[in-house]
Amino acid sequence: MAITLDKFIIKEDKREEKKDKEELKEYLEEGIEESIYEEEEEPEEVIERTSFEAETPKNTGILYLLSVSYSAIRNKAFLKLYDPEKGKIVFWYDDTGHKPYLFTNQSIEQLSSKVISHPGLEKFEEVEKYDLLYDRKIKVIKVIAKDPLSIGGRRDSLREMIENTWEDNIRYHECYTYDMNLIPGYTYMIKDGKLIRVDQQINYESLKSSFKDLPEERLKYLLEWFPLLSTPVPNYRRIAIDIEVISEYVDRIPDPHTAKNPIVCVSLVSSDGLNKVLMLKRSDVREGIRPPELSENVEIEYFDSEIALIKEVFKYLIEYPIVLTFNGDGFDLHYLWKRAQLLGMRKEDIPIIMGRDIALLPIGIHIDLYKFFHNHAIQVYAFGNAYREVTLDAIASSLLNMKKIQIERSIAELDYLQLASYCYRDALIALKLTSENSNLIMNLITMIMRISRMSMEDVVRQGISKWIKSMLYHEHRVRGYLIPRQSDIEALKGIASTTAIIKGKKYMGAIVIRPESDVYFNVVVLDFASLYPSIISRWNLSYETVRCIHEECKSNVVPDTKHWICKKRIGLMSLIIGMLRDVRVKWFKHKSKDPSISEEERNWYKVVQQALKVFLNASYGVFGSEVFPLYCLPLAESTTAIGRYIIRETINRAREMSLRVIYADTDSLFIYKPTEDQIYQLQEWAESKFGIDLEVDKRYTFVTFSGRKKNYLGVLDNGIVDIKGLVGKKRNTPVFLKQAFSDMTQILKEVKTPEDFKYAKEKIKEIIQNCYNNLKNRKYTLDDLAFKVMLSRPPDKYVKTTPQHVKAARQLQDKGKEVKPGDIISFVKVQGPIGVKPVQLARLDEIDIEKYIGHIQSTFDQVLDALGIEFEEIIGAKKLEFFTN
DNA sequence: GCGGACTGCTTACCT
DNA sequence: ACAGGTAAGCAGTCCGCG
Repeated sequence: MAITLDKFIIKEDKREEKKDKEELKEYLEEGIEESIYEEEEEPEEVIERTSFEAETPKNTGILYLLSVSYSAIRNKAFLKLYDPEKGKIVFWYDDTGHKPYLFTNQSIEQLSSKVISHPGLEKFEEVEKYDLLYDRKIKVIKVIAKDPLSIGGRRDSLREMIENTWEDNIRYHECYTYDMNLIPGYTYMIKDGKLIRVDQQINYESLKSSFKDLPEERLKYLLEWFPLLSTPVPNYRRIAIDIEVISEYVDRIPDPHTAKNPIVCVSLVSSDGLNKVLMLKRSDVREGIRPPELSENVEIEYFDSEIALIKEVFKYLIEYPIVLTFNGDGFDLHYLWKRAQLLGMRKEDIPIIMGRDIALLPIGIHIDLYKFFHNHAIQVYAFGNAYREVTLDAIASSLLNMKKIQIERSIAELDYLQLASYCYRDALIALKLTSENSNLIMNLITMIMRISRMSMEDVVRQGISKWIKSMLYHEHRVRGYLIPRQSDIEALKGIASTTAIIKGKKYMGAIVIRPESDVYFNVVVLDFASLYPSIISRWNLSYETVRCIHEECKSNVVPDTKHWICKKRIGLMSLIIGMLRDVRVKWFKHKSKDPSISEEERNWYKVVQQALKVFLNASYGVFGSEVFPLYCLPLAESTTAIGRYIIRETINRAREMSLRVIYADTDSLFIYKPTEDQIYQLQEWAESKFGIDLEVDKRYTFVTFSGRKKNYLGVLDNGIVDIKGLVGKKRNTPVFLKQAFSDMTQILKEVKTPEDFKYAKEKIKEIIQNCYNNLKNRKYTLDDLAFKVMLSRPPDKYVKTTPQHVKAARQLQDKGKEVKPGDIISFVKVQGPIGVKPVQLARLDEIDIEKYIGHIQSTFDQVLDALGIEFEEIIGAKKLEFFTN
């Protein structure tokens, strides 16, 4: 049945109707209340027990699925869907009687004797599953439970009592998502109380022509995914919240576990024009003068009591479908939750569901941007390392070019308008972070939800390995494949067959060719487009195809290893990763650069392209990580081994063509002065031999190598200075060095011919000499001289050695300042036995000048080496002079 | 008891 | 809590030295 509505096709979801419908359960057994946390390493399943509910309409327009949850009160799964017309959440409760379950290979007799009296047991069912590892159908028993905690999460859960279980550690709301083939972030409707998936009309003919080289099976799979990557994302109605609390200490965040001090200010900024600051009236505070940062449209509302203020905030938490905070899990919502209780509210009347480190909402979705920006994959692949420190200020300045408002005094000492302006800015930044670039972040989150099949609150809190896990689990479930246990894969596939170059690593990685120290004009960089995903796709790599069980495949060996690859089946990982790669490269990346479409449209393609890139970039790495449930060393190892083979063969081929390969790293080759024809020939050769595109990545006017790997500086044909790995560019290098280094790159930027170097060299010598003189004459400030190093753990957790930044951090602690992991410690090198001091405690006259001269040398040597200049030759004479002083 | 050679630890980077 | 490979600087240890 298909009804056409506008440009959408609507069709019935192909979910099977369950025969025996469970009656709605009003009450759960007692005693669960306190044991809602899983003991496992898995993030706890937060079980909702509040009485807040959204509407459950029988008929709706287009809705976007934001989240799949489990209601403990009704003991069933339910969906939170976003209605873009009303800007509200609606609920839809499961109508199939779906129940949590696990699989086991125990017989029903064995099971009966063990668990038949378990109060949470519903029934046993024999089902057929496909065992990918052994390439055969198997019969297993599905043990169905009455509620999620009876499967796992308690000491006496079924999974603790049954041996040989599978799929027993999937959280119930995820299990439900996969089984119902739900796509979070995607479009649905409710019709006569039924949930219906809504697909966008796709022009399949034009698509097929873009992918005409693809084998049938791969193309079919790609077309299934296409609508989900092409459907637009709504402009979500959302509100950002930030709270301020009185605090005794200037440098310490109030503790939400005790929530001793009052909440005095809350700002609310929404996508639909709300700009409000709620302020607690206090007798000793003056109104003050409205600062220019606090624009006239910001409404300030005063409250006589704190609880009245909090209750007003709660109205917005219920009202809005999406609530944004920066560290709301760890602070804002946690504090509100605790504080409301201290002021007499009952837990079940508070519209916040508090887990251990996570704050959820009963109706809407809470996005903690701190957690999202903390995600390494997002930091690196989506934002290209644009922000270094995960603080609101650092992120806002790099992504929005906007700063937090600086306050000199503690919260308690500010007047009303100063406080309002400070608090308002933080909420404004949070909202703007999600609206920038046509709602880039919200679009990205939604695309990641669709690809990973994860709910919004999970996507923003979990990392790339969880996203990929979820995507793959879904693919297993829809195909009827049993999800193997990590131990099943390891037992069958064994361990690695290569030795890593780095001590402590599990297998060998990529090749890096050491460059000769020199300056090279006219260099072209070729690189293999997404090499590892392409290898996984082209070589049919998957955990079941690497070292498969078929005797006849053993001849199909992976170069450099003892592994072989299946010739009989398409590998599941190969299929999925290959599809993501193809659709990204051949469609979205292409479209994001298409000048014939609008910028708005290009931006959309860019987002999809970025989301796919995040998955692809991590798709090989997860298989080499023990934390990944489908961990498979031979798979990761085969990927890098084939990568080494490809780059080695390509270098050899280039040399046969009399090309000079001056440097190579993993998937890239730097070629000296090739002709266009030579480039073309090499590309053709590589593409026909390996089936992987070899693209021109960059063209350098010149590039200087210091002789070190992963360490060079060049000027591109578009005039941009491209610096990799040099000390002068690292974030922990003192500002005075970075500045001098940057001055040097400005000189190099102007170099067009080898002759220009004469002049450039003289200028560079001058820069270095100036830098040296300024240092010697103590012209630099302490901030200029500071090294800024991130603390990765609490200072007392460094037991093997005490690095300098830890020494500095401990000095700060002694002075009563709080330091924690993630903080960046600024310190200078001083004379004396300890050798370092935090900038806050140091004096300019105790700086260890000799140490800093060493740093000038090592920073500039990385470039001087290539130019054939000796550092001593620049400052040699000066150095003597210095000593005689 | 002291200093250079060496290894290991830590951070930040590259692909 | 995606991988391995590399640079740099310092901390700590070992060993030889009549």
